[in-house]
Amino acid sequence: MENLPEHFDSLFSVDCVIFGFDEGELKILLIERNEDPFKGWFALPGYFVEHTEAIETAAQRILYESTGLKGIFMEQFYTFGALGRHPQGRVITVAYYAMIRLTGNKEVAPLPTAHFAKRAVWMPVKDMPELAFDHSRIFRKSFEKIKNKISYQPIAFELLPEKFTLTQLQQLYEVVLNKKLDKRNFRKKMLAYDILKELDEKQKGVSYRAAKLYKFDKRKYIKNFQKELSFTR
Amino acid sequence: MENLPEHFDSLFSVDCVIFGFDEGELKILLIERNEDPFKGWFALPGYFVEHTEAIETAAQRILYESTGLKGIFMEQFYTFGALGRHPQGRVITVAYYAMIRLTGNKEVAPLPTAHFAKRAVWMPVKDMPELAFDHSRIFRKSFEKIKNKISYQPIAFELLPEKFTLTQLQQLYEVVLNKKLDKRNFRKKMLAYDILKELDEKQKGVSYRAAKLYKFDKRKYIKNFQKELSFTR
DNA sequence: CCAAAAGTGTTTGGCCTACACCCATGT
DNA sequence: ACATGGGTGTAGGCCAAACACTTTTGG
Repeated sequence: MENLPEHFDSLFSVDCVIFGFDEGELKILLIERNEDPFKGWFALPGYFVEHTEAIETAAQRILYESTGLKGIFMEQFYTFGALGRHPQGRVITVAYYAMIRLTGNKEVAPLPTAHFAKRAVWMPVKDMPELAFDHSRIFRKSFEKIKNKISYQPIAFELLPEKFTLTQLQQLYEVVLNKKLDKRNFRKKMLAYDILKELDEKQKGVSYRAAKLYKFDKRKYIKNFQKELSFTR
Repeated sequence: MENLPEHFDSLFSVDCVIFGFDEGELKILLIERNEDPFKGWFALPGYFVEHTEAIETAAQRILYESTGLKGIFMEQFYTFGALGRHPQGRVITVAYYAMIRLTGNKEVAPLPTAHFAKRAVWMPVKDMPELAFDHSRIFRKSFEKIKNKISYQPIAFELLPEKFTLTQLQQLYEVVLNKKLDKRNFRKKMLAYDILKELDEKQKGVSYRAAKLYKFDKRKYIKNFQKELSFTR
């Protein structure tokens, strides 16, 4: 507990795993630390929670400082408090994940307010290096959670652009679940749920047959399913 | 932050939801507080985490002090840190649940070491009063978790006696899922998983046809399923 | 012999799986 | 015309759901 900033006696922090999907790849937002410990390492965006700040509020603040986005749904998924996880003392961290729409503009991130970061990058999950602290472990746990959750909750749509093709949707499932899905079966099933709105619009700028665009129809979803359904199998 | 014990500046605690199943009822272990705030109210067993203590260790300690049991698997399920949740200041609490075998001896609980408790009771879930702090909310969240988990992980067996009848097993599922299940389908499915060992032994002391006893066969379970299966539908 | 719960099969419909070819578009 | 992905249907197997009566035992 030697030389930590004054927040330190609050002893707990928030770390955020912020997922994005772009160019067929699942990515997460990492910052490069410009402070010791782990200066120069990549880490999850995270920081200390203030004494008078709710944990959720802190998570929203970190998200905002990292991406400029507000009001994104974040889900708490685990709290990490092993004794040795912070080299300078006891820090317990509450971990959240969020899913955000990159929609081609990769420039969601980071605002200069994110003083804890030298820079931020959208790192493809498949290329991730070892992260600072126990952040690799935190990431793995978040990934298990979304893998599980995407199968029965409509979280995929939070990652896709508002208008998307069925192939994009399928690619996202394939990346998260790490397996190939059958195109015909996937479409049949997804359309059978009746939660998508087919648009009178097609993909543009592709050098092959343009695909129809769809929107997630939240009203239909709520109507058809109180709570649960199974998106793959 | 006026007059709390010296632990208070550690600012975080552990609360445990300890489930048991007895006489066809799901119960949880509650303590009656003998300290302010909420003196005389029922609450979940919980206490402050020491500075040099891992969170899991604290959870195990609380479980031990509340029940005399050691080495029971506990799962962390959520962290509660709303600003107003503790009337005397900021306390963040990490919540765990555990499932224990009551096996007719309801006297699991509490040891005198549980200084924070005046007494402890196994309270049927259906009779629960409003609890101290935000503990009712914590309980509800734990219940959602086990309801979900019991459907695809073999946690039911942790609650039952080592030797149990299929009817007991079914009753447990019915209580947790809060719905009736079909006897024939339930048995067919459960036996088809091939994770139970049929014993050469029958129920005793009942005034009707005695049922066969079964054991959960962990070896078969691990062999047949790496990780997942679905126990009901 | 009565009360109470144990134990037992079959049918039906729906869903998941596997599988391959033609179509539309841009270059 | 060719390359690229878009878009489509069917058959078989398996699983889940619905459903009611006979058996065993203790009192």
